[in-house]
This record gives sequence, C-alpha cells and structure tokens, in this order.
Amino acid sequence: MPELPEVETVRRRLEPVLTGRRFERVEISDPRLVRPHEPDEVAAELQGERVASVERRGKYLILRFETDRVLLIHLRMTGSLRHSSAGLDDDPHRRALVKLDDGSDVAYRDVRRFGTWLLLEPGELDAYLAPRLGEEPLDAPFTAARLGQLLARRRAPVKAALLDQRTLAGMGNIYVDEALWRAKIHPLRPAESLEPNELRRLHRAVRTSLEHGLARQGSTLRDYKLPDGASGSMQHEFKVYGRGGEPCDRCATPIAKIRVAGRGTWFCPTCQPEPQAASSSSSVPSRSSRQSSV
DNA sequence: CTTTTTCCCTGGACGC
DNA sequence: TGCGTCCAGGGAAAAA
Repeated sequence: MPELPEVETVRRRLEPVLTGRRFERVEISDPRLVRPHEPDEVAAELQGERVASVERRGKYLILRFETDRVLLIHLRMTGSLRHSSAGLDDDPHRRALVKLDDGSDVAYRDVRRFGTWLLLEPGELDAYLAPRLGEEPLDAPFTAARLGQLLARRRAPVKAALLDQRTLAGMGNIYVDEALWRAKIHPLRPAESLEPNELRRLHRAVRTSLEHGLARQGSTLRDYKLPDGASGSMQHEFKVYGRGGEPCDRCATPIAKIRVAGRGTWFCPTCQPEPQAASSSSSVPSRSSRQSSV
C-alpha cells in the first residue's frame, strides 16, 4: 500500500514527464474517484490545464497547474499511476485516463477503488491539508524533541499515534512496524510513556525505515507499481512486516503478530519488550519521562 | 477533547 | 471445481 516512500517515488518519476504538459483530454470512468462531484464535470474542468509542478505532502500527490488550481491525488490502498508514450494495454481496473499534449498517456488504476481525486481552486490546498497532516518525517523540523511533543499526553498505543497522519504525514502500516522494530519499541507502548532515549531511537528509526524504502523505490506487495510499470523492491527487506513466525534478524525469536488500531501488527517479542501491565499509577510513569530538550 | 469502531471496496488465500 | 469466509488497510465518519 502506498506510503511516503511509494508516493514520493511516484512523484519523482512523474515530475519530469508531467511538468509543462497540458491535459489534452481527460476521462474519468469511475464516479467514485471524484465523489461527490460529477465525473464528467471534473474531467471538463481538468481539460486544458497545464502542469506547473508535481509535489507531495504525506501520502498525497499534488499536481499544481499554472492556473494555481491543484489536483490532489490519494492512492489509498491500491491506486497507481502509469505513464506511457507508446500506448497502454486494456485494464479493467482503470478509473481515469489523461491524454497529454505530447501524445503520451497517464492512466489511473485502482482495484479496490478507495483512491480519490480532488480538484481544488487556488488557495484551497493549505486549508485542506493543514488539519489533516502533521510533520513531514524526512524534513528538518522533524526532530526527536518534536516527536516527543507530538506524542506527549497521548495515551493511545505508539503504533496508533504514528499511524495518525496528524502526527507524522506519510507513515503507514508497513513503515510504522519497521520503525518500531528498529527502535526496539513495542507497538502497544502508550505514546506518552516513551523515554527521551526511546524518542531518539524512534526518530532515527522512522527516518531510516523511510529512507530504505525510498532507496528501493518502495515496496510492491501486489498493486503498487512505478509509473513505468516497474516494481519496488523494499518488500524483500522487511524486518517484521508480514513475517509472522520467521526469525527476527537480530535475535532469531519468531516474529509475532497482533492487532493494534485495527491493523495487523508484527514485532519481535524479545527485541520489543512488552509494556508494563497497566496498573493504578500508569498514567504518570515518572518525572524523568517528561522530555524537555532532547 | 481523545480514542475506538465501522464502513467503504475487491480479489487472493484458505477450508471444505 | 466451486462456494463461503476471512483478510488486507487509509481515512472519513460515527460512536464511545
């Protein structure tokens, strides 16, 4: 499923082929893609727009037009974009098709139809994204201290807090599990309970996990593909995700699977020790756990 | 306010 | 082989 490394990979590949190109013709074949708007109306609005830039924020792909309108694309679970100058094969899961002014095509495919296209007028983007998205985990403002602030006074499991896009924009089920394994933190630990040294480890681990994914063009489990149809290769390097029963790379303990925040969650029971059973004094662990300047 | 649950979708895996 | 059931999960919305 496309998370930050996958969406950023798509962005990097689309940027050179889309920038400066005009949307010659647009077909939206699945009304759900643009709901509650009418597909034909959205397609008509997009026709004639010329791409000024291809950006990303969290898991959103942002096509900014020269008119300052924006097409906000979210791939959700199974969305993918394909670009070709040599025609495209038929695809029963195609939900939209854009013909560019250089004769090439961009096709949007989405088996499970969770993905969305939203056309925003100039100035509407920030108001849309601001309440939904937190820190970009690969950008400079994201520090261990900032992570501490974001997790402070949050009793939810750290895994749930990291999946919340208002904490870190772009983390998903795969990279959260991978980061928690790297940081040696149990997914059920209350977010507010992390000690400063754990926050430093987690900060480091989030970045390392995302950078590894980015370096391998993301992970292709089934549906995610690069715009030229190639697959990512990060799926071969998962430490825990989807590896229940296999030995931990660090200690050989079989990887365990539980359910956290409604998501399949894999971790090493030895490297990522169980949080203390919640007792009467669990809400305020100690003075020392309050971070000040990490 | 925070946190949890439900829902949307389809196809692949699995049991019988 | 064919059917029924479960599972995968991002994020909006509803419920707690």
